[in-house]
Amino acid sequence: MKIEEEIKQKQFKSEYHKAMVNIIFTYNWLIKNQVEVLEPYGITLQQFNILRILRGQYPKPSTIKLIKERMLDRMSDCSRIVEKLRAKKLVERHLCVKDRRNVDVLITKKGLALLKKLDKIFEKSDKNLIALSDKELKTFNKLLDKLRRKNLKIKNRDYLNTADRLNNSTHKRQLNHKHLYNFF
Amino acid sequence: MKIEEEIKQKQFKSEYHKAMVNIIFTYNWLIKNQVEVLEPYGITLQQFNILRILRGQYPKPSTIKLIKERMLDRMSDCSRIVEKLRAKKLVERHLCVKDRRNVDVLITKKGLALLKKLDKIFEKSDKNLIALSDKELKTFNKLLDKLRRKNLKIKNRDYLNTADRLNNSTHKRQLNHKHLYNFF
DNA sequence: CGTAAATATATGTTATAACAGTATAAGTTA
DNA sequence: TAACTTATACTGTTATAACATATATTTACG
Repeated sequence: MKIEEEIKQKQFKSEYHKAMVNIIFTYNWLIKNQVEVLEPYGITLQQFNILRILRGQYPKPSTIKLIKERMLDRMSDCSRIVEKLRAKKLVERHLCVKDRRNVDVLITKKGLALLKKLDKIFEKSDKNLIALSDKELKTFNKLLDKLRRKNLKIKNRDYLNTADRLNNSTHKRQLNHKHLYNFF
Repeated sequence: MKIEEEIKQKQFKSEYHKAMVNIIFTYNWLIKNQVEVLEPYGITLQQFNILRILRGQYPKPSTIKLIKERMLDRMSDCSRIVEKLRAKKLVERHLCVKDRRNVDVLITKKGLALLKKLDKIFEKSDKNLIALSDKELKTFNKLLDKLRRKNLKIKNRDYLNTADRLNNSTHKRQLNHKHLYNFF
Protein backbone atom coordinates (compact mmCIF):
# COMPACT_ATOMS: atom_id res chain seq x y z
CA MET A 1 0.00 0.00 0.00
CA LYS A 2 1.21 3.49 -0.73
CA ILE A 3 2.73 5.14 2.27
CA GLU A 4 0.40 8.13 1.94
CA GLU A 5 -2.60 5.90 2.53
CA GLU A 6 -0.93 3.93 5.30
CA ILE A 7 -0.38 6.94 7.44
CA LYS A 8 -3.24 9.06 6.10
CA GLN A 9 -1.04 11.88 4.98
CA LYS A 10 -2.03 13.59 1.77
CA GLN A 11 1.43 14.36 0.51
CA PHE A 12 5.03 14.79 1.51
CA LYS A 13 7.09 17.85 1.04
CA SER A 14 9.63 15.89 -0.98
CA GLU A 15 10.59 12.44 -2.20
CA TYR A 16 13.46 12.70 0.23
CA HIS A 17 11.12 13.24 3.14
CA LYS A 18 8.83 10.51 1.93
CA ALA A 19 11.76 8.11 1.82
CA MET A 20 12.58 8.81 5.45
CA VAL A 21 9.05 8.10 6.60
CA ASN A 22 8.89 5.10 4.33
CA ILE A 23 12.00 3.50 5.81
CA ILE A 24 10.72 3.98 9.34
CA PHE A 25 7.26 2.70 8.49
CA THR A 26 8.59 -0.32 6.67
CA TYR A 27 10.94 -1.17 9.51
CA ASN A 28 8.07 -1.17 12.00
CA TRP A 29 5.97 -3.22 9.65
CA LEU A 30 8.75 -5.77 9.34
CA ILE A 31 9.59 -6.03 13.03
CA LYS A 32 5.95 -6.30 13.97
CA ASN A 33 5.63 -9.35 11.79
CA GLN A 34 8.66 -11.03 13.31
CA VAL A 35 7.49 -10.36 16.84
CA GLU A 36 4.04 -11.73 16.14
CA VAL A 37 5.46 -14.91 14.72
CA LEU A 38 7.68 -15.42 17.76
CA GLU A 39 5.08 -14.57 20.36
CA PRO A 40 3.40 -18.01 20.58
CA TYR A 41 6.81 -19.60 21.15
CA GLY A 42 7.53 -17.54 24.23
CA ILE A 43 10.74 -15.90 23.11
CA THR A 44 11.50 -12.32 22.25
CA LEU A 45 13.17 -11.07 19.08
CA GLN A 46 16.38 -10.42 20.97
CA GLN A 47 16.44 -13.91 22.41
CA PHE A 48 15.71 -15.36 18.99
CA ASN A 49 18.59 -13.51 17.43
CA ILE A 50 21.02 -14.62 20.10
CA LEU A 51 19.92 -18.19 19.55
CA ARG A 52 20.66 -17.85 15.87
CA ILE A 53 24.09 -16.44 16.58
CA LEU A 54 24.76 -19.42 18.83
CA ARG A 55 23.61 -21.81 16.14
CA GLY A 56 25.96 -20.08 13.72
CA GLN A 57 28.88 -21.12 15.95
CA TYR A 58 27.56 -24.53 16.92
CA PRO A 59 29.02 -26.88 18.03
CA LYS A 60 31.62 -24.32 19.12
CA PRO A 61 30.52 -22.26 22.13
CA SER A 62 30.30 -18.46 21.92
CA THR A 63 31.48 -15.96 24.48
CA ILE A 64 29.29 -13.08 25.58
CA LYS A 65 31.70 -10.80 23.77
CA LEU A 66 31.23 -12.63 20.48
CA ILE A 67 27.47 -12.46 20.83
CA LYS A 68 27.64 -8.74 21.51
CA GLU A 69 29.71 -8.17 18.41
CA ARG A 70 27.37 -10.17 16.23
CA MET A 71 24.43 -8.22 17.53
CA LEU A 72 26.29 -5.17 16.25
CA ASP A 73 24.97 -3.30 19.16
CA ARG A 74 26.00 -2.10 22.53
CA MET A 75 23.70 -4.73 23.97
CA SER A 76 24.68 -4.22 27.54
CA ASP A 77 21.96 -6.60 28.54
CA CYS A 78 23.50 -9.53 26.73
CA SER A 79 24.40 -11.32 29.98
CA ARG A 80 20.87 -11.00 31.22
CA ILE A 81 19.28 -12.17 27.98
CA VAL A 82 21.55 -15.20 27.94
CA GLU A 83 20.53 -15.88 31.53
CA LYS A 84 16.89 -15.86 30.46
CA LEU A 85 17.63 -18.31 27.67
CA ARG A 86 19.42 -20.50 30.19
CA ALA A 87 16.40 -20.41 32.49
CA LYS A 88 14.38 -21.80 29.58
CA LYS A 89 17.02 -24.50 29.03
CA LEU A 90 17.67 -23.21 25.53
CA VAL A 91 21.35 -22.55 26.22
CA GLU A 92 24.04 -23.71 28.63
CA ARG A 93 26.71 -21.63 30.28
CA HIS A 94 30.14 -22.88 31.21
CA LEU A 95 33.14 -21.14 32.65
CA CYS A 96 35.92 -21.11 30.07
CA VAL A 97 38.97 -22.91 31.44
CA LYS A 98 41.45 -21.28 29.07
CA ASP A 99 40.49 -17.76 30.05
CA ARG A 100 38.44 -17.69 33.16
CA ARG A 101 37.10 -14.23 32.36
CA ASN A 102 35.11 -15.73 29.53
CA VAL A 103 31.82 -17.50 29.69
CA ASP A 104 31.16 -20.14 27.06
CA VAL A 105 27.57 -20.13 25.90
CA LEU A 106 26.29 -23.13 24.00
CA ILE A 107 22.91 -23.71 22.44
CA THR A 108 21.21 -26.88 23.72
CA LYS A 109 19.38 -29.57 21.76
CA LYS A 110 16.17 -27.98 22.92
CA GLY A 111 17.34 -24.63 21.58
CA LEU A 112 18.31 -26.13 18.24
CA ALA A 113 14.97 -27.88 17.97
CA LEU A 114 13.12 -24.64 18.64
CA LEU A 115 15.10 -22.85 15.94
CA LYS A 116 14.38 -25.62 13.49
CA LYS A 117 10.67 -25.27 14.11
CA LEU A 118 10.88 -21.50 13.78
CA ASP A 119 12.82 -21.80 10.53
CA LYS A 120 9.85 -23.50 8.96
CA ILE A 121 7.38 -20.98 10.34
CA PHE A 122 9.44 -18.06 9.08
CA GLU A 123 10.00 -19.61 5.73
CA LYS A 124 6.28 -19.79 5.27
CA SER A 125 5.49 -16.36 6.67
CA ASP A 126 8.46 -14.64 5.05
CA LYS A 127 7.85 -15.99 1.59
CA ASN A 128 4.85 -13.77 1.20
CA LEU A 129 6.07 -10.93 3.33
CA ILE A 130 8.42 -8.88 1.21
CA ALA A 131 6.54 -8.79 -2.05
CA LEU A 132 9.37 -8.09 -4.49
CA SER A 133 10.83 -10.09 -7.32
CA ASP A 134 14.46 -11.11 -7.17
CA LYS A 135 15.38 -8.42 -9.66
CA GLU A 136 13.53 -5.79 -7.64
CA LEU A 137 15.25 -7.01 -4.48
CA LYS A 138 18.63 -6.47 -6.07
CA THR A 139 17.77 -2.93 -7.09
CA PHE A 140 16.37 -2.31 -3.66
CA ASN A 141 19.48 -3.54 -1.86
CA LYS A 142 21.68 -1.50 -4.14
CA LEU A 143 19.69 1.62 -3.36
CA LEU A 144 19.84 1.01 0.39
CA ASP A 145 23.59 0.53 0.26
CA LYS A 146 24.01 3.68 -1.78
CA LEU A 147 21.67 5.62 0.47
CA ARG A 148 24.03 5.20 3.41
CA ARG A 149 27.13 6.42 1.63
CA LYS A 150 27.56 9.26 4.05
CA ASN A 151 28.92 7.97 7.32
CA LEU A 152 27.56 9.19 10.59
CA LYS A 153 30.00 10.99 12.81
CA ILE A 154 29.64 8.37 15.50
CA LYS A 155 29.87 4.86 14.13
CA ASN A 156 28.19 1.88 15.71
CA ARG A 157 31.49 0.18 15.95
CA ASP A 158 32.79 2.80 18.35
CA TYR A 159 30.61 1.32 21.01
CA LEU A 160 31.42 -2.32 20.75
CA ASN A 161 33.45 -2.51 23.89
CA THR A 162 33.45 -0.87 27.27
CA ALA A 163 36.76 0.88 26.79
CA ASP A 164 35.54 2.82 23.76
CA ARG A 165 32.28 3.57 25.44
CA LEU A 166 33.96 5.09 28.46
CA ASN A 167 36.17 7.30 26.33
CA ASN A 168 33.17 8.98 24.80
CA SER A 169 30.89 10.42 27.39
CA THR A 170 29.49 13.21 25.28
CA HIS A 171 26.10 11.71 25.23
CA LYS A 172 23.42 11.01 27.67
CA ARG A 173 20.62 8.54 27.51
CA GLN A 174 18.80 9.31 24.32
CA LEU A 175 19.21 6.35 22.02
CA ASN A 176 15.86 4.66 22.45
CA HIS A 177 16.08 2.75 19.23
CA LYS A 178 17.73 -0.57 19.47
CA HIS A 179 17.06 -3.12 16.82
CA LEU A 180 20.32 -3.78 15.15
CA TYR A 181 20.02 -7.49 14.71
CA ASN A 182 22.14 -9.88 12.86
CA PHE A 183 20.13 -12.39 10.88
CA PHE A 184 21.70 -15.50 9.62
CA MET B 1 28.74 1.21 2.23
CA LYS B 2 27.68 -2.29 1.27
CA ILE B 3 25.72 -3.99 4.00
CA GLU B 4 28.10 -6.97 3.99
CA GLU B 5 30.96 -4.74 5.06
CA GLU B 6 28.89 -2.82 7.59
CA ILE B 7 28.01 -5.87 9.58
CA LYS B 8 31.06 -7.97 8.64
CA GLN B 9 29.06 -10.78 7.17
CA LYS B 10 30.53 -12.43 4.13
CA GLN B 11 27.31 -13.18 2.35
CA PHE B 12 23.59 -13.62 2.78
CA LYS B 13 21.63 -16.69 1.94
CA SER B 14 19.44 -14.67 -0.42
CA GLU B 15 18.68 -11.22 -1.71
CA TYR B 16 15.47 -11.51 0.26
CA HIS B 17 17.31 -12.08 3.48
CA LYS B 18 19.77 -9.34 2.67
CA ALA B 19 16.89 -6.94 2.14
CA MET B 20 15.51 -7.70 5.57
CA VAL B 21 18.82 -6.99 7.28
CA ASN B 22 19.33 -3.97 5.08
CA ILE B 23 16.04 -2.39 6.10
CA ILE B 24 16.76 -2.90 9.78
CA PHE B 25 20.30 -1.64 9.48
CA THR B 26 19.27 1.43 7.50
CA TYR B 27 16.51 2.23 9.95
CA ASN B 28 18.94 2.20 12.86
CA TRP B 29 21.39 4.27 10.90
CA LEU B 30 18.69 6.84 10.19
CA ILE B 31 17.29 7.05 13.70
CA LYS B 32 20.74 7.30 15.19
CA ASN B 33 21.40 10.38 13.14
CA GLN B 34 18.16 12.02 14.19
CA VAL B 35 18.76 11.30 17.86
CA GLU B 36 22.28 12.68 17.74
CA VAL B 37 21.12 15.89 16.16
CA LEU B 38 18.43 16.37 18.81
CA GLU B 39 20.59 15.47 21.79
CA PRO B 40 22.21 18.90 22.32
CA TYR B 41 18.77 20.49 22.36
CA GLY B 42 17.57 18.38 25.25
CA ILE B 43 14.56 16.78 23.62
CA THR B 44 13.96 13.21 22.60
CA LEU B 45 12.80 12.00 19.20
CA GLN B 46 9.33 11.33 20.55
CA GLN B 47 9.05 14.80 22.00
CA PHE B 48 10.31 16.29 18.76
CA ASN B 49 7.71 14.46 16.74
CA ILE B 50 4.89 15.57 18.98
CA LEU B 51 6.08 19.14 18.67
CA ARG B 52 5.92 18.84 14.90
CA ILE B 53 2.44 17.44 15.05
CA LEU B 54 1.41 20.39 17.19
CA ARG B 55 3.00 22.81 14.74
CA GLY B 56 1.07 21.14 11.96
CA GLN B 57 -2.16 22.15 13.70
CA TYR B 58 -1.02 25.55 14.93
CA PRO B 59 -2.66 27.89 15.82
CA LYS B 60 -5.37 25.31 16.45
CA PRO B 61 -4.79 23.20 19.55
CA SER B 62 -4.55 19.40 19.35
CA THR B 63 -6.14 16.87 21.63
CA ILE B 64 -4.16 13.95 23.02
CA LYS B 65 -6.26 11.73 20.79
CA LEU B 66 -5.24 13.60 17.67
CA ILE B 67 -1.59 13.41 18.62
CA LYS B 68 -1.87 9.68 19.22
CA GLU B 69 -3.43 9.15 15.83
CA ARG B 70 -0.77 11.16 14.06
CA MET B 71 1.92 9.19 15.83
CA LEU B 72 0.30 6.15 14.23
CA ASP B 73 1.12 4.23 17.29
CA ARG B 74 -0.46 2.98 20.43
CA MET B 75 1.59 5.57 22.24
CA SER B 76 0.10 5.07 25.63
CA ASP B 77 2.65 7.43 27.06
CA CYS B 78 1.39 10.37 25.08
CA SER B 79 -0.02 12.12 28.14
CA ARG B 80 3.27 11.76 29.93
CA ILE B 81 5.36 12.99 27.02
CA VAL B 82 3.12 16.03 26.66
CA GLU B 83 3.55 16.67 30.35
CA LYS B 84 7.31 16.66 29.89
CA LEU B 85 7.04 19.15 27.06
CA ARG B 86 4.88 21.31 29.28
CA ALA B 87 7.48 21.18 32.04
CA LYS B 88 9.94 22.59 29.51
CA LYS B 89 7.44 25.33 28.57
CA LEU B 90 7.35 24.07 24.99
CA VAL B 91 3.60 23.43 25.07
CA GLU B 92 0.57 24.56 27.03
CA ARG B 93 -2.33 22.45 28.20
CA HIS B 94 -5.89 23.69 28.58
CA LEU B 95 -9.08 21.95 29.50
CA CYS B 96 -11.38 21.96 26.49
CA VAL B 97 -14.61 23.73 27.39
CA LYS B 98 -16.66 22.22 24.58
CA ASP B 99 -15.90 18.66 25.61
CA ARG B 100 -14.40 18.45 29.02
CA ARG B 101 -13.01 15.01 28.38
CA ASN B 102 -10.51 16.57 25.97
CA VAL B 103 -7.29 18.32 26.76
CA ASP B 104 -6.22 21.00 24.30
CA VAL B 105 -2.49 21.00 23.74
CA LEU B 106 -0.92 24.03 22.10
CA ILE B 107 2.67 24.63 21.10
CA THR B 108 4.16 27.76 22.68
CA LYS B 109 6.28 30.49 21.07
CA LYS B 110 9.26 28.87 22.72
CA GLY B 111 8.30 25.53 21.15
CA LEU B 112 7.90 27.08 17.73
CA ALA B 113 11.24 28.83 18.04
CA LEU B 114 12.94 25.56 18.95
CA LEU B 115 11.43 23.82 15.93
CA LYS B 116 12.54 26.63 13.68
CA LYS B 117 16.09 26.26 14.88
CA LEU B 118 15.93 22.49 14.47
CA ASP B 119 14.53 22.85 10.95
CA LYS B 120 17.73 24.55 9.90
CA ILE B 121 19.92 22.02 11.62
CA PHE B 122 18.10 19.12 10.03
CA GLU B 123 18.06 20.72 6.62
CA LYS B 124 21.82 20.88 6.77
CA SER B 125 22.36 17.42 8.21
CA ASP B 126 19.68 15.75 6.13
CA LYS B 127 20.81 17.16 2.82
CA ASN B 128 23.81 14.91 2.87
CA LEU B 129 22.28 12.04 4.75
CA ILE B 130 20.28 10.05 2.25
CA ALA B 131 22.63 10.00 -0.69
CA LEU B 132 20.21 9.35 -3.54
CA SER B 133 19.19 11.38 -6.53
CA ASP B 134 15.59 12.42 -6.94
CA LYS B 135 15.07 9.77 -9.55
CA GLU B 136 16.58 7.10 -7.34
CA LEU B 137 14.40 8.28 -4.45
CA LYS B 138 11.30 7.76 -6.56
CA THR B 139 12.30 4.24 -7.48
CA PHE B 140 13.17 3.57 -3.87
CA ASN B 141 9.81 4.77 -2.56
CA LYS B 142 7.97 2.77 -5.18
CA LEU B 143 9.82 -0.37 -4.14
CA LEU B 144 9.10 0.20 -0.46
CA ASP B 145 5.41 0.68 -1.16
CA LYS B 146 5.32 -2.44 -3.27
CA LEU B 147 7.30 -4.41 -0.71
CA ARG B 148 4.52 -4.04 1.82
CA ARG B 149 1.71 -5.23 -0.42
CA LYS B 150 0.97 -8.10 1.84
CA ASN B 151 -0.88 -6.86 4.89
CA LEU B 152 -0.05 -8.11 8.32
CA LYS B 153 -2.80 -9.95 10.11
CA ILE B 154 -2.91 -7.36 12.82
CA LYS B 155 -2.94 -3.85 11.45
CA ASN B 156 -1.56 -0.88 13.32
CA ARG B 157 -4.84 0.85 13.00
CA ASP B 158 -6.54 -1.77 15.11
CA TYR B 159 -4.83 -0.33 18.12
CA LEU B 160 -5.57 3.32 17.75
CA ASN B 161 -8.10 3.48 20.52
CA THR B 162 -8.63 1.86 23.85
CA ALA B 163 -11.83 0.12 22.90
CA ASP B 164 -10.18 -1.78 20.07
CA ARG B 165 -7.24 -2.59 22.24
CA LEU B 166 -9.36 -4.09 24.96
CA ASN B 167 -11.22 -6.25 22.50
CA ASN B 168 -8.05 -7.92 21.43
CA SER B 169 -6.18 -9.40 24.31
CA THR B 170 -4.53 -12.19 22.41
CA HIS B 171 -1.12 -10.81 22.87
CA LYS B 172 1.19 -10.21 25.69
CA ARG B 173 3.98 -7.75 26.04
CA GLN B 174 6.31 -8.47 23.20
CA LEU B 175 6.33 -5.51 20.88
CA ASN B 176 9.58 -3.86 21.88
CA HIS B 177 9.89 -1.86 18.74
CA LYS B 178 8.19 1.44 18.75
CA HIS B 179 9.29 4.07 16.31
CA LEU B 180 6.36 4.71 14.11
CA TYR B 181 6.69 8.42 13.74
CA ASN B 182 4.86 10.83 11.58
CA PHE B 183 7.13 13.39 10.02
CA PHE B 184 5.68 16.49 8.54
C1' DC C 1 57.92 -10.06 40.78
C1' DG C 2 54.60 -6.38 41.74
C1' DT C 3 51.77 -2.98 40.05
C1' DA C 4 49.18 -0.91 36.46
C1' DA C 5 46.41 -1.41 32.43
C1' DA C 6 43.33 -3.92 29.71
C1' DT C 7 39.67 -7.24 29.08
C1' DA C 8 35.26 -9.94 30.01
C1' DT C 9 31.32 -10.29 32.41
C1' DA C 10 27.98 -9.10 35.86
C1' DT C 11 25.26 -5.88 38.43
C1' DG C 12 23.06 -1.32 39.62
C1' DT C 13 20.23 2.52 38.11
C1' DT C 14 17.00 5.44 35.66
C1' DA C 15 13.78 6.36 32.13
C1' DT C 16 10.40 4.57 29.45
C1' DA C 17 7.87 1.14 26.25
C1' DA C 18 3.99 -1.67 26.44
C1' DC C 19 0.71 -2.84 28.33
C1' DA C 20 -3.72 -2.81 31.94
C1' DG C 21 -6.76 -0.41 34.53
C1' DT C 22 -9.22 3.66 36.40
C1' DA C 23 -11.65 8.11 36.42
C1' DT C 24 -14.38 11.37 34.40
C1' DA C 25 -17.35 13.17 30.83
C1' DA C 26 -20.50 12.68 27.07
C1' DG C 27 -23.83 10.20 24.42
C1' DT C 28 -27.72 6.89 24.19
C1' DT C 29 -31.77 4.60 25.37
C1' DA C 30 -35.60 3.03 28.17
C1' DT D 1 -34.00 11.20 34.44
C1' DA D 2 -31.61 7.00 35.55
C1' DA D 3 -28.91 3.42 33.69
C1' DC D 4 -25.95 1.97 30.41
C1' DT D 5 -22.46 2.54 26.87
C1' DT D 6 -18.76 4.85 24.68
C1' DA D 7 -15.00 8.15 24.54
C1' DT D 8 -10.99 10.56 26.39
C1' DA D 9 -7.32 11.09 29.33
C1' DC D 10 -4.66 9.77 33.22
C1' DT D 11 -2.28 6.50 36.34
C1' DG D 12 -0.17 2.08 37.80
C1' DT D 13 2.86 -1.79 36.79
C1' DT D 14 6.42 -4.66 34.82
C1' DA D 15 10.14 -5.57 31.83
C1' DT D 16 13.86 -3.78 29.70
C1' DA D 17 16.88 -0.35 26.94
C1' DA D 18 20.68 2.47 27.74
C1' DC D 19 23.64 3.60 30.17
C1' DA D 20 27.37 3.43 34.39
C1' DT D 21 29.90 1.03 37.53
C1' DA D 22 31.89 -3.03 39.86
C1' DT D 23 34.32 -7.38 40.03
C1' DA D 24 37.33 -10.82 38.43
C1' DT D 25 40.95 -12.28 35.45
C1' DT D 26 44.65 -11.72 32.27
C1' DT D 27 48.31 -9.11 30.10
C1' DA D 28 51.93 -5.58 29.97
C1' DC D 29 55.65 -3.26 31.80
C1' DG D 30 58.96 -1.22 34.92
